[in-house]
Amino acid sequence: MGRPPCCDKVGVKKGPWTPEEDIILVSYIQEHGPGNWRAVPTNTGLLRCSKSCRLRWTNYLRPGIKRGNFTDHEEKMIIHLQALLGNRWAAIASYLPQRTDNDIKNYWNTHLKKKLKKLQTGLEDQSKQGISPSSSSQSRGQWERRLQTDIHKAKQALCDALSPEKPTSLSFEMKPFIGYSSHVKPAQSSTAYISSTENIAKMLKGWMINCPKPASTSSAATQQSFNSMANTDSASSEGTPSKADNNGNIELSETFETLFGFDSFDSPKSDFSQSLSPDTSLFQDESKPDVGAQVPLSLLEKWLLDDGGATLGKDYLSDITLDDSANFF
DNA sequence: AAGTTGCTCAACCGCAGGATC
DNA sequence: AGATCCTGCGGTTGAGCAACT
Repeated sequence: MGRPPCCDKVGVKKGPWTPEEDIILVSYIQEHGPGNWRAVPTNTGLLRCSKSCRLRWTNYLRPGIKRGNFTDHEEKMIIHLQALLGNRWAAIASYLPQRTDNDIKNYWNTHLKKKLKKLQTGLEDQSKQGISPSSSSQSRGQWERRLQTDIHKAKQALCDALSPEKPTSLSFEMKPFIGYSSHVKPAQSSTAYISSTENIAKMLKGWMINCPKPASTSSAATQQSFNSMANTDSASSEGTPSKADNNGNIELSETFETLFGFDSFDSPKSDFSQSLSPDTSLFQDESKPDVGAQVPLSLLEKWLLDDGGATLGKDYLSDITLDDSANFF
């Protein structure tokens, strides 16, 4: 007996979602919480398959999703993480909780791949012509020095993490950022990201008040999540993420700051901190894999600890050198 | 103004793997 | 233990739009 399709092909609507469908879906999730997608079409009367509902929710309706242009930091993170993890978009997305894997995948395929390709061919041309790209080599040198420093910092962070005084294991340390904050400000993204934002926000606000599923371990986060979505000016200090969570999972952002050489993740108001949205912690917790487990730790360790520079490090280096050498950003 | 080309991104498809019975 | 269910993931598609000719 073969596996039945996730939905009857007959009578299932495809294509873009209408605002009405969005509202139906959101109000259902408001009542029952995300999950049990199989039941969603039946219970809502939506002529959509469960997959489609889940996708619509996770990629579009889920609160806390940031839409619109990617920031430089996000671009850099994507490039770096892609170099490290390959096309594991879900894993990459777990480090950019405000972005969906679909978004990142699209962005990579449409923007970054082209950019990198362009730069690569540019460099090849230069080397073919025997031109010593002085400016490029200069910036490359600068960049490599910066990278050395960053790697050094990252190594220290890693050593700290591995040191016996700190109970936190590296595997935990290297987990994606599944923290949460309550100050995700939907209004900050000028992009209208749902077809009927206001209606849905109102409903979510209702859910926030009457959330029927407090049993979930992350229900508080859920509440906060929707709170922050519904209350655009709720950027209060309440729930401001601290650098250490209950598990002593500290300095993650610092580790990555040093690893990636980003300017500043340290402020809670930074792009990156803002990306630590509660809802994503909730929902991505369900859906996103533990990258710490996925990324072979030994590789990361090797790269960070091996002074000689592991192969991974070299590949990685050559990849990201592209970006800097041509003033990529 | 009309036609063509290129780009973007939401959505779909098929597969894999964990959960459940 | 094996069959089935359910969900998540990555690759791909195609509609809609903008830029160009």
